[in-house]
Amino acid sequence: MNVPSLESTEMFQALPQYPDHPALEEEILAWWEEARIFDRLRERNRGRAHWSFFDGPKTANTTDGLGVHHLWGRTYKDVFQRYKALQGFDQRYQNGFDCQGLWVEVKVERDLGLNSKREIEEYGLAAFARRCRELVTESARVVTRQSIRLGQWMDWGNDYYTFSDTNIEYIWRFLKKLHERGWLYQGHRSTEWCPRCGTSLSQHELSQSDVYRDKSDPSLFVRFPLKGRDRESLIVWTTTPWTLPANVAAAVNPEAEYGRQDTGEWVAVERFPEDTFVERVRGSDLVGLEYEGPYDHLQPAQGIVHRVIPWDEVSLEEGTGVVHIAPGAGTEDFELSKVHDLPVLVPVDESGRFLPEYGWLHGTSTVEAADQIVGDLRERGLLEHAETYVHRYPHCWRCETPLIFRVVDDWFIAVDELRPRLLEANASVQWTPAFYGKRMDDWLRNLGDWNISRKRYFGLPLPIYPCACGHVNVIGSKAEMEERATSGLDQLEELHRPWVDNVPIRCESCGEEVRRVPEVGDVWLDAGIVPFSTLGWQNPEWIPEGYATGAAKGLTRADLPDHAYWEKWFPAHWVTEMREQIRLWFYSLLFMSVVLDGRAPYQQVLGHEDVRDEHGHEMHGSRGNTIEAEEALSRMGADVMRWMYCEQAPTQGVKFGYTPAGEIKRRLLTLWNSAKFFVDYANVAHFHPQPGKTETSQALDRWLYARTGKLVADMEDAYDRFWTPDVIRAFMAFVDDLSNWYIRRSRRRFWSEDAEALQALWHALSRSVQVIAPVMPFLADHLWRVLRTDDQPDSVFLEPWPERGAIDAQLLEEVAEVRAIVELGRQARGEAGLKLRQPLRRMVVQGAEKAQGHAAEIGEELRIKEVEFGPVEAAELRVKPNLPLLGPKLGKELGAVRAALQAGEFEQLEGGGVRVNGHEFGADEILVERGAREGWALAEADSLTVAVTTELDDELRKEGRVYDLTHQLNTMRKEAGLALTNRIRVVLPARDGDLLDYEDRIKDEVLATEIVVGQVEEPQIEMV
RNA sequence: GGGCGAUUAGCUCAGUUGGUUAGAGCGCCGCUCUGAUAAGGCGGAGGUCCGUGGUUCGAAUCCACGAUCGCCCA
Repeated sequence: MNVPSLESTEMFQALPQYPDHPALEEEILAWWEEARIFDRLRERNRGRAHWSFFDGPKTANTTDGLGVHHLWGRTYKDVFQRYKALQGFDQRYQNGFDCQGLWVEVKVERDLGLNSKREIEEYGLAAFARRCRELVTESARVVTRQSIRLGQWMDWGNDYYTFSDTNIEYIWRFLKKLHERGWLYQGHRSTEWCPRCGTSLSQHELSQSDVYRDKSDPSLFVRFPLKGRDRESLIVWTTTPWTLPANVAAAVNPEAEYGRQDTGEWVAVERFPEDTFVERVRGSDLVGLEYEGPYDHLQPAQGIVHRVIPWDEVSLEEGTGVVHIAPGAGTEDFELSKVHDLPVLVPVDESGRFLPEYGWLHGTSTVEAADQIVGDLRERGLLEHAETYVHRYPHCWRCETPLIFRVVDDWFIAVDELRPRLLEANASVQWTPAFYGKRMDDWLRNLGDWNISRKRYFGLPLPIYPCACGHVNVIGSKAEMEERATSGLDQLEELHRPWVDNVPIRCESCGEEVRRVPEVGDVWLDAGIVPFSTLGWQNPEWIPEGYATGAAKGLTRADLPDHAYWEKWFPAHWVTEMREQIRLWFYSLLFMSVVLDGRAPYQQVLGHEDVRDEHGHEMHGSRGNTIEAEEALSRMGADVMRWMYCEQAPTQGVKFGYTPAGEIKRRLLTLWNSAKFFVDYANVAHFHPQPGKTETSQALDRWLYARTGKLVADMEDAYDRFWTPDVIRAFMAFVDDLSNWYIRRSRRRFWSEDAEALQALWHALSRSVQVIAPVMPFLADHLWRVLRTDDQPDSVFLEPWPERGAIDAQLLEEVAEVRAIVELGRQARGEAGLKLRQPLRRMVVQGAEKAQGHAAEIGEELRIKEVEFGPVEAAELRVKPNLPLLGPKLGKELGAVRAALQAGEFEQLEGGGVRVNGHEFGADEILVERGAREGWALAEADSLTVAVTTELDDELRKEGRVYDLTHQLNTMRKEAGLALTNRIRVVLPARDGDLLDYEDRIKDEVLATEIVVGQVEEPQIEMV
């Protein structure tokens, strides 16, 4: 059909056949900006009941833009903020950027071509810090632009940047408080260490995905000759040759049996069941034996007595049952050194290269040393056997370098005393999905002390100043620093290295000058403090732009609010991030909040899995299946992407791609077509909607109003549970009802410009657009602008969330039953091979209790003249027990009754019941199925049975031909390209002359002015 | 090794407190309706609901054990 053009008298702007999502979205974006829609929404909600959401900071370390995996979370954030805004809640909308720490440093190092800490220091820490800030600035710009394109409404320009002096000061306060409680300490322990980054990694950095990867290492069986035992030796197994020079002991399982082979080699018997042994002893009998260390000739090992120690954990699953112990190069080894008072040799420096005292190994890396050590052992006859071994091994999450273990001094937060409080706080949180809450519990229960120090440059400077007198000074603010500084304040540009290092302070215990430790802090301190630093916790006075300090100055205009503000907005009602944040941001938030305030910082959490490609594979650059946000936004549009994210349950990865996007676009067409249908007919009818009007004389309209009310209720319910798959389901179910029931049933009313029908449809469409707006803000606002009246707000987001209204549940059930009957009617017709164009005489419906008032509707829908409700007469009866009733009643006897019923061994009673096996059952206790009699077709489902007559008489046949003819003529109209309003003249062949009995009806159906019989073989039409 | 999830149609997934014939979307085949629809409707093919055992009148659903996959921890 032709699209009516918008004339001056027409109310609604015509819609094209298909939406162009990306184009439409660009228009809406520009208009939102120009008409200040978001500002007006915030103004409207200001001062109303508030809803608090904290945004997890996006690391601002790349200028390549976002990937589609970032946009799932951003979509959730926007969907629920928009939903709450529609409901009138006042919100903050503060976006955040994570700006310092290894993520940023490593990217800058790469950009600058630096490859070690020495090169960074040569480059200069001040210049390096400036480059970090530049990267953050540019990265934030790109992220902001793309987020806006996604439709994310945030308070852009007032973002928080974690490298702000204010943020840093709040962490200082936190650390000072820990120190006062005695929970901050310096630990000397073995930790995972990245030799490239030159720093240790914390437990939660190791918990990131991609850390454990398959790695191929040498697998060595090395001979440790026993002292005082001629030609006897221990055989140890190791996959880290570089640790052998640090060997100080060998551990055996005291309970296991060890055997000496005729070669003099001692191993666990269980490991070598095929071998023969000349002597067998228990592991405990070996304990105390001394052996020659593999590198006793190097200086560090000289004078060390190597001996055999017992260790219950020695595995008999792999190796030889004798474990080489190097306390300076392994965590468990280090713990054993404390128990057995073993010396600790740390063989490599912070870049993983051997120290000078290791002679010929000096300067080689752990990797290079491996080959040399293998060769050396072989030469000296100490290598029993060598092969290659593939195992899971931790790698640095940023630079992918295999980690080593080093014993170093780091700063830790003791968690044992806090653990019960953390668990208690987590118990108050409502997690979606619920099992993520268990994950957090699990993490909290197994948590080791938090290593917060990093031996790096551009990060949170730890405010720790240990003094030679033994006192550890921890300062809690910049003011305190200024007060206690002995010099250097004039050069303090911001609270970062190098500037902050040049401000020594006076020791509060002895008065001597002390300097800051060189370490910076874990990035999760930066992110975890956000609910305190951005909300003005304990800040006496509101400071305009008070958050925009230090490195953040000029990047944001965020204020530092006062404590009353914090009281209002803390804790968050809701936060959402990806699953891995349980052990990262969700954890650091919880931790810092429990320390400072004793409460959980959030009440509800929504977590989600990761984004996959459309085949379910992880997106990887190397696989070539990644999709950049920019490309997806411009090719499929933001609404389609948002829909894709929302449709998927958060417990499973979203399968993202252009194939599912195409499917979504097609499904969205039903809504679009419904709106287009309305617009076309409303314009023809010069219809003017009346917002709020729901009175009507028609039952079908009343049904639509009720159905629309239920839509609002269903959507609210799903949004309130933060479960977007149900949002999508509820919406699609409604659109289906609207299009395939209401509009289809009402077509003739629209042709006749029925204002009640137009009003009902307008109401339903407006409501649909309102309730789906959080998910698809662009399409929703586009349609809203087409549908709205002049008295309504210009954006759907300025229209208050709709009331559900009174929902006529009974009517909804009635129509649901009508639709079930119609479906069965079609099925029965189909079985009898009677197409819908052929009218039928009679239909009987049994088992319908609610649909009885809708007989005419059913008849019309199925083109059946008489619709009766009552018992279906049947050729045969099949009776089944109604299980929910008879199951509990009969128990074990049910089987026998069921069998008897199936065999037909029953007697029918008055009122529809039966007698079987001596029991009498009422009509409600059994289910009856019927076989069709001659001349009837039958279909049934659940308790409904529908029977239609299959016999045709002349009148029915003739009517069938009228429908065929109408169909044929309309097809011809369509093929001739006639418009909706064109009138035609029809010439029929002589054989169809009898159909003129229905002349008026045909004229009406095909918009004919005249029908005549002429000398033609087939019907013909011409425009008049 | 421990914990948490998952396993249902060719694909992607639903499946309420245990109940009769396990569903939807997409894809495939046939039919059909249509003056919004590139759509819709009906029917069909396609399921050992991962397996085994148990509880129960009755299990995709509850329990136990096992398998496979994923995530986390060790």
